[in-house]
Amino acid sequence: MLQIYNSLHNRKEEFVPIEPNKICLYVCGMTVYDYCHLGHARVMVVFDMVYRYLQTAGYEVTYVRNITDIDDKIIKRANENNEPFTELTERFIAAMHEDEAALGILKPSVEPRATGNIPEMIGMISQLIEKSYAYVGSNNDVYYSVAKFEDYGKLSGRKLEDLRAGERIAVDQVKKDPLDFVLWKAAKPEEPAWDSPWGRGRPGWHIECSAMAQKILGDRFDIHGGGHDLQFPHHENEIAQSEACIGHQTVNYWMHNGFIRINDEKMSKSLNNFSTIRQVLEDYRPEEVRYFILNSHYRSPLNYSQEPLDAARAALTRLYTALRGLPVDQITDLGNAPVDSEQEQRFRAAMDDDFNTVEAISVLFELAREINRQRTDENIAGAVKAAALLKKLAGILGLLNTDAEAWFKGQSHVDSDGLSDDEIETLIQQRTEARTNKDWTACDALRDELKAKGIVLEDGPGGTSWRRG
RNA sequence: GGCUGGGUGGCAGAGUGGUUAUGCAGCGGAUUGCAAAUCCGUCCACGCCGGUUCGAUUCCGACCCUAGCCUCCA
Repeated sequence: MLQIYNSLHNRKEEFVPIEPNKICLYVCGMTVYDYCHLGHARVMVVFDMVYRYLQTAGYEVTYVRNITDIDDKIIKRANENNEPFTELTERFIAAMHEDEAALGILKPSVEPRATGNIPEMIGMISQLIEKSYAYVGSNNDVYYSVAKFEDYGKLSGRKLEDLRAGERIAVDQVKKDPLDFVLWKAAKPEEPAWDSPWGRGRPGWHIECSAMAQKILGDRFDIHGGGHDLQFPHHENEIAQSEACIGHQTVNYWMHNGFIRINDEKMSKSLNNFSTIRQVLEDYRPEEVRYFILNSHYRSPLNYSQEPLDAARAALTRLYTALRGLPVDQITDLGNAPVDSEQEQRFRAAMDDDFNTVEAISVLFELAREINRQRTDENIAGAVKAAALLKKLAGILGLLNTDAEAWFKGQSHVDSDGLSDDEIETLIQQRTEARTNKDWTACDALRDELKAKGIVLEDGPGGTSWRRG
């Protein structure tokens, strides 16, 4: 039985889909004015994991992740670059797709763009005005009247008076209430704009998600996710908009993933420590980043530094070592995995418990040990069986998708002085001859030479294998 | 100030009212020409003070420390 921590009630709740065996999932995607950073990577990986797991749990999942391709930051950046905003957004959407592909993120079912759904947004704003939840300001901006929505604050656990007590809200003469937020922004000359009943302008950020979610998923859907910081005000405002417009609760479960810190500091512009996905991928392999993210609970804060990434590499090396040398076609044939095994049950129980990937991963290591044991006992059939299960379960997390041999021989961040596979094989061949002659001095010299270039040798009963470590 | 979380062994990081997390690192053993890898065994733990309990790291309360949000932010 799947349990999900619902941010709406701050507790784990049994998950009951609206329609049996079907799940509609909406996740707030990124605003495309720059390269994706590690925080985006976490959202991508976490909800990719959720998407994959729900599918293997037997659900038909419609996964919507939007792209915000019009907003103030985009306009500002496009102006700085002196280019049309669409050129800017197209470039970073392409970059985002590259990053996703690198990290092994499955494509969402639908990836709507804000600019492709302006009529729906205008329609929703019109309804909100009709129902008196919104008003047109003297500057032709349209605002949502927060005080009109009784439940305002229910997601973030805030009361209006508490929010008003905060001194950080800018005073604005046009708004009736400083907490009111913009639904439609009148365009200044030269700004990208769309026609609307209130003049030319563009939608506010919050209405984008409300409108796109309703358009694609309907008046009520199962899960809405996003980064923790979006809980307030973004998701709070979405609730205010959607529920005021539709007239009832629209989202059953809210999921928020925790933040990533960099060397124990908040990622921020002022600290200039924004690590983009592509920067990180210069030093680490995508699967290492994925493991790093999945090896802590999605709601916990996660600190990015060298050690946990190195640990991720070591952990994956252990898992791949278990798979190495086993017949690839047999272990990738999931039909060889035992059905309804005790390990799979524990794996799924962990995942059912609010996506406890960390505990699920521990099952992976138990399987690795099992494989190694069987292999020591020369029970290859048993090892294959366990390996097929390991592949299957790891696959649910999007891990161990590489062929083991390719993993070990692939480039790592350690500079291997550019030795080619053939050069390495040749040196190993020389060493094997020395070994046969029991010329241990020559033997060890060759091994040391390779080690200095980042190549680790392992002598086994079937000969010498190597890896770039 | 308001609202959420969190404090676990050398590090990372789960979890549990009484019994093994897991990975890396350490120690002992097996294996190996020596290593590496692997297997077996093993050390190291639950912020502080009270309470509930036969028994609490796990539940409750206070305290200390810490993170996030309250402004754009994944």
